[in-house]
Amino acid sequence: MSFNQPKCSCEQCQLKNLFFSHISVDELFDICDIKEERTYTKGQLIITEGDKIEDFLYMKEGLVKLSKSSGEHKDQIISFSKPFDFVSLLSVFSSEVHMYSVTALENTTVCVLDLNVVKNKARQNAMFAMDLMTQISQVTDKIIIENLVIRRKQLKGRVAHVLLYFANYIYEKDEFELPISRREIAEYIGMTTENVIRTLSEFRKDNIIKIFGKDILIVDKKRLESISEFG
Amino acid sequence: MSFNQPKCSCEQCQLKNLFFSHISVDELFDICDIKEERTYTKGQLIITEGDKIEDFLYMKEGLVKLSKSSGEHKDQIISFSKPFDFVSLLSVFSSEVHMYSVTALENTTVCVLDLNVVKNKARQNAMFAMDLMTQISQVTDKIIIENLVIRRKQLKGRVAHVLLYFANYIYEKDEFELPISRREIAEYIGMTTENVIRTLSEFRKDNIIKIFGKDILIVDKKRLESISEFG
DNA sequence: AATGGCTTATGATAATTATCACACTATAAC
DNA sequence: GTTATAGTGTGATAATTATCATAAGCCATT
Repeated sequence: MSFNQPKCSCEQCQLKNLFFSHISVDELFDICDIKEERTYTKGQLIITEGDKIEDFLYMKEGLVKLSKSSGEHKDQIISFSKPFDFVSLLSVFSSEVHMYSVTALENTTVCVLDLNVVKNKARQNAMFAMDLMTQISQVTDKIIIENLVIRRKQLKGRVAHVLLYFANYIYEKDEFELPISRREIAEYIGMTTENVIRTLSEFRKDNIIKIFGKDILIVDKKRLESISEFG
Repeated sequence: MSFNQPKCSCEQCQLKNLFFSHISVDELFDICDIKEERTYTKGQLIITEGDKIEDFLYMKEGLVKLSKSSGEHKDQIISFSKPFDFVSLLSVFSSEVHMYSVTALENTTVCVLDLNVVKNKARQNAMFAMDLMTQISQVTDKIIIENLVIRRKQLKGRVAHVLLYFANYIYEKDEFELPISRREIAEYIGMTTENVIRTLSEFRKDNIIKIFGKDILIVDKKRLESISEFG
């Protein structure tokens, strides 16, 4: 309709400030031209562990899990990510090959750039490199700390922690649809699926949560917080 | 004796290639002038969790542990580091304050630079920033993966893993003096001190290792590797 | 040489968690 | 609609790990 149709929407993109605050407008248009947008539906693999790293990608929309295979049908989930705390940063500058898989847990949109283009920009533009570095550090710090927190709890505390994590951090609501199976909760907290299910049932029996399949309603948050912290 | 005495030894330093391969000789001399060398004896705190981050430091010599406090007299050990896989990188670009403590496990020498000087260099010199980024990524990747490996083993496997870690990675010998107490092993693998001691005793009774206080001799490495992997 | 504190050590017991077995439900594929 | 297949759920039991108690050894300080 308009003759002033912008070439692309990158300039308005909220993610711009994450990586591209020190990239000139002209360069941003270049990026706009070469960037590719991809969408994935719930369950689809976005990045496959072991594949060569050729792209640099960041999430615009959605929710993903980051996981590592440890033998046939045995995965360990490392972290969950929503837009703004991105993950394809991991290994991008330290390995030729993806160390982890990334899977969509909800319909997810990512923007994809050729990694070499990004690396070249970083080599020429130190402020851009610094921004990347800050992002990488934040993401990995968060992963390391979250892991430490989980490891010092036992079963019930870990399950409570996960519920609070989704309620407070991912959905910012006390009623939400769990984006993962009981088994994936188990893979995240390092316990067995049966014990995760049992613990959830126990919380339900104690009127701490209500469960309708994957829908969770946190009824007694104080109690859940107390379990997460002490028991 | 010689009139050509170099201003300092940074140019010959093996660590130069880690961070400073894209720093000019002149700049390196500048760094030489402002850098401070500090030595710590076994047990001394090098970095205290919670302190403001003002220095950038890298290890020339020694062995350290990286740990985080989780309540009175309760620490969790995150990783061990020797020269070349350095740790003060963590949080340096993502936080105002140290997230972790660093403690010398053996007599340790570090070189200290003002963090602002390093950040300014990184802002001006993109290749230097890239080198830093690569280092950070490698260090954090290693921590994340090592944690995953430990978490999927149980007690005996974890203890075996730690022994092999020191033998293969830190000392490159099957006979070595443990640089840490049983309690610290426990803090690293997330088990109790008593169970670590018991497991070591068991390995001794099964003729897998010999123990003389802190001195460990791995007698049956195949067996230890098998325990680390399967049991 | 004696004292106190910390580490190492071992045993008994309790608590936690995994494993196995089985059933039911939902969902996708035919 | 039927049939696999995966996910959810529960119970019984076994295995693993923590806790508590106690003691000996070591080291630093007095």
